[in-house]
Amino acid sequence: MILDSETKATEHSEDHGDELRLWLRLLTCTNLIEGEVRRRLRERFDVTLPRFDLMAQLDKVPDGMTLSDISKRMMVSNGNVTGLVERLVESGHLDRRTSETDRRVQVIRLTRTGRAEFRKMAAEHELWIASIFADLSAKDVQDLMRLLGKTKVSARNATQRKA
Amino acid sequence: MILDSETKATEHSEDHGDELRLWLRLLTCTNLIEGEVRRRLRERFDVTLPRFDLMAQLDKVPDGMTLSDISKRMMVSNGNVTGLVERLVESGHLDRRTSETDRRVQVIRLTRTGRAEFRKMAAEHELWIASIFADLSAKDVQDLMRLLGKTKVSARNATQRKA
DNA sequence: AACAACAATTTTAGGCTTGAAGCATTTCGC
DNA sequence: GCGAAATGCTTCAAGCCTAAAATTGTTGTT
Repeated sequence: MILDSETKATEHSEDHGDELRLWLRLLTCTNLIEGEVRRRLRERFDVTLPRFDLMAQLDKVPDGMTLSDISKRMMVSNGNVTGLVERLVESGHLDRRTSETDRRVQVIRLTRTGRAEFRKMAAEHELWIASIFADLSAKDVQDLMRLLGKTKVSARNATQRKA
Repeated sequence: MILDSETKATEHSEDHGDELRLWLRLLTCTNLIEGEVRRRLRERFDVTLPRFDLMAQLDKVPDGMTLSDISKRMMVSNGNVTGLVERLVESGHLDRRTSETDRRVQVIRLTRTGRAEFRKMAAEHELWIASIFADLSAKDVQDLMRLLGKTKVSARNATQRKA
């Protein structure tokens, strides 16, 4: 049993240092990229990332979405979306109207100019992202995709069983 | 030249969809985990992630750090750290004193109880992270580590040459 | 119709974050 | 030593974000 101390879990205090380091690296990596994207959006288009993300959701559908839909898709709170939409209506990018069949719901759409502006931003944004991942091979990208997919599933499992 | 249209870059409008999807997945993954960690820190210890992170930095050194050191290590703005430290001094976790050799400098330390509380939180935190990555094999973890390392370098290159 | 349950949204209080402007102190160049 | 530049920190305005409470509207039951 020469491998015992390596392979067998000691009752308490296993070593989870690798997972911790992985999480820290994942966080650093994401923050690095996200910070850069925010900076460029602000410099080039004077827009924030949350606003860009919201417009991206709306650009995918022709007929608008409700606030709840948006908040689910963006995985943020309802109240958050209220404020975001408010500011984007104010700036003329979004159009908001009360549904005729249910007066509780608000239907949000991109305006014509909102959609046009978003498309311009999205095109550049895609190039930024490509340049950020430029040193990775196609295989690296696929591998990362797969491993992050696995991570997502694992995380969801963990959060649901509330271990 | 049968592979030409596949391998050769057309002058404009290459396809960067894979990179974009990778970035979205990276972001989703990180947000999922980060959200869960925030939730648990709040529920279990009534502490926020930024405060936890700040204490983590201070726990690594015996003799305290200056505000600038902290802000560099955490990669956040100076003004941000000012407020964070303020609240943690208020709650008794941190001790703050003006340096004797340079009266501009504030030296921040964990108090005895601050350090004790942090250690308790950190121990649980490590278990949460381990459980979140539980479905990944040791090799998966290593592969992710390596690929994220590569990504970090690539991103830094891209942000520095400001492509 | 009345009433309870539910659903969509807004409001509120508190905290995080940034970039820019401002203040105090130190250091550098002369 | 003196003024200018640099450094460390704080303040400020604006925006983002959340959870929880409040508001408004709909639906199902009796």
